[in-house]
Parts: sequence; C-alpha cells; structure tokens
Amino acid sequence: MPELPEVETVRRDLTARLLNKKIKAVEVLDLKLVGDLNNQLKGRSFTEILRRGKLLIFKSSRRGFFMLVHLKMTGQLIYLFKDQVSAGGHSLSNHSFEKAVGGELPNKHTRVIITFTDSSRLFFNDVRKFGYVKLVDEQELNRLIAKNYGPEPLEKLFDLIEFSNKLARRSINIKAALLDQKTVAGLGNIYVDEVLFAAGVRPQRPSSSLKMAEIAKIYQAIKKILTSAIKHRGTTFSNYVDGSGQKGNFSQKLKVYGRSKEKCVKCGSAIIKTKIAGRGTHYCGTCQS
DNA sequence: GTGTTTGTTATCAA
DNA sequence: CTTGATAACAAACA
Repeated sequence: MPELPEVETVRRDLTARLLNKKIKAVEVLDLKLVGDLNNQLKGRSFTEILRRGKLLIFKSSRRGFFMLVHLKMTGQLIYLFKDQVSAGGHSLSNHSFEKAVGGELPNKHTRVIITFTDSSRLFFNDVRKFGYVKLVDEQELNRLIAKNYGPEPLEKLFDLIEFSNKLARRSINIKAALLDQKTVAGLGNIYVDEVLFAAGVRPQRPSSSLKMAEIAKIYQAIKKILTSAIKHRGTTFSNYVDGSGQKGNFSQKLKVYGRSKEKCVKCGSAIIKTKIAGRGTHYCGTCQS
C-alpha cells in the first residue's frame, strides 16, 4: 500500500533516472484515461517530478501540462534501462530463469508503457486497477490539490497549532481523522497505526477528546516515522516496489501493523487487531490509551 | 463460496 | 454548505 514514504521513494528514484529524457511513445494497454497520452507526450520530456500526499505529479516540457499518477493500492511505477530485467515482486534468486520469469515486463498487470528515445522504459503496473494516469493542465492541478489535500507533513507549512485546531473540531475518531488527506496529506492505514502507537493514543478516541500533549505527540510521531520510513525506502507489505522494482525495508520496523496477536515491543501484551473507520486497525491495549 | 485486504470517491443522511 | 457513516470499486489470496 503506497503511502507518503513509498511514493516519495518512487519520486526520488524516477527523478534520478528519467528526468529530461525524450519520450518516444506512450502505449496505453488498459486504463480509463483522460486525454490521449501518446499524442500529448510524444517528443516531450518530464522536467520535474513532484509529489502531493500520495499523488505523483510529472511536470512535462509542454508548458502548463502535467501527468498525474496515483498508485492507490497496488500500483507500481518501474523504470528499466534498455534490456534490463526487473527484480521486483518475486523472491530473491540467483537463477536467471526465475529472475526472467518473475521480473519480466510488461506483464499482465501492465497498464501503460512510456518508452524514451534511449530505449529505457517506464512501466505502470496495477493488479487491482484502482490507480490512474492522467493528464491535466495547471488550473486543473491546482484545483485538485486545493480541494483534496491538507499540508505536507514534512514541510514547514505543517503547523502544530493548525493541526490541533483541525482535530479539535472533528467528532470522528482519531484514526479516521488522520486517514483524511485534508487533515494532513500522505498518511494511510499502515502509518496511521504506527503513528498512534508511537504517540500512545488509542485509534478509537474521538479526535476532539485529545489533549494538546497527545496531539503534540502525534504531530512529532508523524514527522519522525515518515522520515524514517523514507530513509528505509518504504514498507513493502504486498505489492509495493520502488522505482527500479525493489522492495522497501521499513516492513521490519513496523511495531503494530501486521503484528496481530504478537507481543508489543514495549510491554509484551498481545497486539490487538480490530476494525476502525472501516479499516484493519492494530494497537496495543496497554501502551495506548 | 466467504471473508479480508485499502485509497479514494460516491452516496446518503442529518 | 458541512460532516459523518458506509458502500463501492477491483482482484488476489487464505
């Protein structure tokens, strides 16, 4: 499940590899699309890759036009140099046969292929087809961001007082409030559970019931955990891979997510799993109150 | 066949 | 207009 750290890892990987490369062709294999990708992008290049929350924004050399990519649940963006075989999505093996089978692209989940003039390729894969690729102009992009996204948690505009005010006027539980991209952009199910564990706050607490000290702990935990997760190249729980098809390393650092019935790393109690805000939710009944 | 997985949006209710 | 609760989407896996 790509959340902010995973999307940021992909952004950095792709920025280092494909910036300013000329696009030879765009093949759309299966997707609901806005606009004609090939006609709009052929002969152009991407001059900058930005991110808002979990949304990737490819600035094109055609002034005022942007390609947006949302990975949603199972999307992947994998960039391969000419003749390179992806290493993503299968067990590590030195056998070239398995490597070729497991990593061969395109595969049946490939929806879009962008080929550059140096024969390198960018693959958009998505098993569950929730993700999208679309072209928008600057006005549409700005409208979309203003409507759907709160502050970036790792930027200075993420302000504790504003965050606290937002939480104070919501009656929903804190888990739902943090999943809301307008509260703060980029958290998803995994990192919300991790943040609330780090802050010692139960996910079912009404947002408006939180004390300032608790909100401050959550605020700090968001910054700390996201920063650390980016450093470890994200969490691979099912489908996520980075911009070259490799898994993330933060999975082993998770303290509650996916650890149902296992021992709490702090107190040894069994981690509880339940459903809150319609999502699988993990917490420690002893350390979080 | 059933339940579970989740980012986001649609839909409905208040 | 807002807020909140829930279903829906889609496909794989246990």
